[in-house]
Amino acid sequence: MPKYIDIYNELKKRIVSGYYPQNSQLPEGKKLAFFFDCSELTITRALNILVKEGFVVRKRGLGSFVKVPFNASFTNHLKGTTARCMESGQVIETRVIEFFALPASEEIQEKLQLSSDEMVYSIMRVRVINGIPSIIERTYMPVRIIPGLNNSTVEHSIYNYITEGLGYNVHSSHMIVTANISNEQQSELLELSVPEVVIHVEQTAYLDNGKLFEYSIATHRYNTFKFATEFIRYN
Amino acid sequence: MPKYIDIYNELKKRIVSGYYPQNSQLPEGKKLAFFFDCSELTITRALNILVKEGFVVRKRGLGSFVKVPFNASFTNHLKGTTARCMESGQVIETRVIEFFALPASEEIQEKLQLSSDEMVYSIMRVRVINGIPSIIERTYMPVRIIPGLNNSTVEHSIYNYITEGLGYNVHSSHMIVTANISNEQQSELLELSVPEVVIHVEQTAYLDNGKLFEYSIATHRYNTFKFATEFIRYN
DNA sequence: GAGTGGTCTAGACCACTTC
DNA sequence: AAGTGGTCTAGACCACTCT
Repeated sequence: MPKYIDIYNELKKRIVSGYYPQNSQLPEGKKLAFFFDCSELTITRALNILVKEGFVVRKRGLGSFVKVPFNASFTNHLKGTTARCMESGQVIETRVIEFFALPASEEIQEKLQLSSDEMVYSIMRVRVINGIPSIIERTYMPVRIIPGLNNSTVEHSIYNYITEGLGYNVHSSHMIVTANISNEQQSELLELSVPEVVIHVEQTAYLDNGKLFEYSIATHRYNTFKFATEFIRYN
Repeated sequence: MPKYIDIYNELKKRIVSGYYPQNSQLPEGKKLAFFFDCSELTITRALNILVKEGFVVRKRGLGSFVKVPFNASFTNHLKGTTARCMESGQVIETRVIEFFALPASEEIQEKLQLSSDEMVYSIMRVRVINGIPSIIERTYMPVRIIPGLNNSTVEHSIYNYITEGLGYNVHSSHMIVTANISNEQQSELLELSVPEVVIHVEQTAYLDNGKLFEYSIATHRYNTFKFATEFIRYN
């Protein structure tokens, strides 16, 4: 574990515990470097993470200050649906509608940036949350990149298999949220008696080795849909 | 302009121009440092931005590689609605429904983390995009933090006034996206003949001096709604 | 002018990957 | 063993804010 991560964790602990109260000024960089027995740059790196997370503001000429933390819960979209639901204490059940591997269609080839003739898993699942069929997930993954998927992993958590089973890390994901009226199949799977507005979350996701490993479309019931995110300026 | 930003811009230019082709390996850190006449750390900082933006992958023991860029357009949610629409070539017109300052209600005090007795602007606008009333924006801002708003700024772009007029920078924003059925007022303002599903984007935004300056709820017609975002793991 | 962060350097050491 | 990134240091200089 790098030293700047340890320092980041320690400083974060001090902020959330109230040891450094809200709006208080942190010790200057030199002092922190002395306390933690490290260079100022290492302190800067630790504080930069806290700045990105919104716990701290640093202003040149002024100092570093504890910011009032965000009221919204941090939503980690780099985890899968299963982990996200369980963290918020919901009961999730998965119905596997389709699960097989086939040669990628042209559309999927393009979305997953595959050259040609590659096999992809085609997975369709309905996620039942607290007894309500809430999400239809259509997932495509290249067999070459995510080998060894089986019925049991698909029934539970694919993300868990990728991180625990294969030892990969998810680096980033890109999402587009849109809405329209459910078609017949969607209405049936979500158990809607009449066509209704549904929310689509289209996603592509990358591993930290740079490989695009997932293209998915999640179709949500509008009334159980909630999506939180934050944007922070860098550079 | 810091040197690492110049180098970042130059490297990005080389990637998008194809000078460094997709999947090619970049020169190693030492070589780049020599070419750009700087230290390796400065190269690392420049490359780190490109990694965050998804243009480059660096792997210890292997090297730095050009990644296939994301197909989705980068959506900058730290700009206002006006700038976002204009960048995508749409025609935007603003109808100001309400604009006044008043003492903050308890709810707004809490959302904007105000102590007591503070004045806030209460602004309600309808954004007409390409001739269709598409978004209702309810905006609250503390008068103390954003002084001098007037009818003309509210009719055009508040964000433009904040950055150009007041010289502030927006540091971060937090959004929650949900959906439900439009109420009577919303139906009227969006010119919906019957109640329909609408998408709500609830936002709080911070300036780079750490001040919370905006709480807003934007209510979108579902069929013109599109929201793109990306998540990248840090640390 | 004093206090504070932001950037930058030159070099060191370590961790990881491939051969 | 060779090649590559990731982390870290000690110190320098500059930019910004307040008095």
